[in-house]
Amino acid sequence: MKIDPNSSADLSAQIAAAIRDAIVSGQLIVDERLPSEAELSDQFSVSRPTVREALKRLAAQSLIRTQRGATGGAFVNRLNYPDAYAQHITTSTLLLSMNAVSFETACEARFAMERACAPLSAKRRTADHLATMRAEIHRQSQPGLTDEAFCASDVAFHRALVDGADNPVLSYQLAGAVEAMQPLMNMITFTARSRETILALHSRVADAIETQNATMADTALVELADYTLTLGRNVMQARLKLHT
Amino acid sequence: MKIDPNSSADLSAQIAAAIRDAIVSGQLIVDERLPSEAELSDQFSVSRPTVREALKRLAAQSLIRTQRGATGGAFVNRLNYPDAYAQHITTSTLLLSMNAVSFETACEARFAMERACAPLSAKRRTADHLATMRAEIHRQSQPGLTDEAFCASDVAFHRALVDGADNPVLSYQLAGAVEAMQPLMNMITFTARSRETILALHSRVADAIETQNATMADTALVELADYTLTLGRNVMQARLKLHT
DNA sequence: CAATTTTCATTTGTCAGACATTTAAAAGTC
DNA sequence: GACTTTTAAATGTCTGACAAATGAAAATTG
Repeated sequence: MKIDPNSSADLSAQIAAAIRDAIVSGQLIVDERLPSEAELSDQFSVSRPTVREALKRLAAQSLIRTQRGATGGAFVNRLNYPDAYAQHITTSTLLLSMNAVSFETACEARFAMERACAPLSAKRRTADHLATMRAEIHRQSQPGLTDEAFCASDVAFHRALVDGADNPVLSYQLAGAVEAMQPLMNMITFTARSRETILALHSRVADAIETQNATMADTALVELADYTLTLGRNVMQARLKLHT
Repeated sequence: MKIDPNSSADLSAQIAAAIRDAIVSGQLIVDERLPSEAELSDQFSVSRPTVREALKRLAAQSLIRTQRGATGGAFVNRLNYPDAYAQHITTSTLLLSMNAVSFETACEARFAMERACAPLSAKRRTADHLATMRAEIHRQSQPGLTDEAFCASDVAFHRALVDGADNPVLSYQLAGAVEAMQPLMNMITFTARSRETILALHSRVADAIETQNATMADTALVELADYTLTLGRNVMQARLKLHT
């Protein structure tokens, strides 16, 4: 692991990159202890604060964890699903909010991915997943529910649908995408009228998953996608009129 | 933005979290300048190195960028697609390599997502995307191609397929998933015989996309998924035998 | 001898202060 | 007015130090 002191990049960034490469390439394996900060500063010929900045960069990506004490140090972290989720969601949320991604684009991406796992979910869903879906549908039917709570329940419903596919990789990818869209979805204030329609479509999806009817699930999802898109367009148009 | 000095967590982690929340919630907008490191250390009542560690954490997630000089400082970064990609790929790659994700699971997730965007790609693909797909197919037909180069070309082919859907959000999500699988795919050393089959399937996919035949594209992708899965299982079985 | 307590060395976390480097704006010069 | 020089502000880096945590070894005790 070498760095170039004459490079324009920060030393801490270079050191972080060198260690990151060592982890990704497998030179450093899970739970292996990195040299102490003092040893690293010797190896790279930099000061300890610089090494520490590099280590914090890696910690921010959940690549390492640190422990104090005699046998402490920095250890290569086993990246787990919850940590990976959290990062995926943060990144996706910011990507959407900072790049003027249209509601159409995000919506299309979301439902395309959801449709992709519906057939698997129909095949493998457990009683637990079904129960969660039904419970969320029931929650969504409560009249006093705030818009925020409705959206959160919507996310939970779709999360259960995705998890039903029993593929953690798919869940990881999709849950992030769905959750990242929540701020965009919150923009669409669901009136009592539109909630009714969405609720009916959710029920159809749940029915299809329960009876393991992949085609019916797909049809319901397509209708839900179309309806959500229409809703979004109407809201946008209404806002546009307000400003003219 | 407040922190708790009595918390067990690192001060730099708390400060990073506070600033991250301010960014995600929109209190700090894109390109806005954060207070200088000296001002931040005053505000949070910590030393400058601690503040710097917090800022490096945020920089590692591409949430801020720093600039030296008189008008320099830390600025809220507009997260762009390339940066988001890079992070997504790093995270996904490590998640797969560190969690004993089976080839089956990863493969299923990948092709499920790819099938999701094939219909969109069939509808919207441009001449550019088609040309890229054809070029990669041609490259894959070269006899002298190394396994690594073949896999890289495979990734490029599928990347073009995904990009054809003309949905940057979908591209961002899927390209990361496909690329993260490359190490797993590399494990399967493609013999000349299997390359031939894959090549034929790639051609069918390209033909389908060119003629905008979504059904045909889906069929070819399903066959490709099945074939890849079979290949993977055979390789695994062969390895198992070697160890008994 | 076994169990417990104490000591101690190691390592990360934090701080203070200093200097180097970069950068743009302000001041000076022709 | 255009160019050069100075200057101030900010990040990047270094040195040295102390605090706090922690496990292992040493000392103590029954």
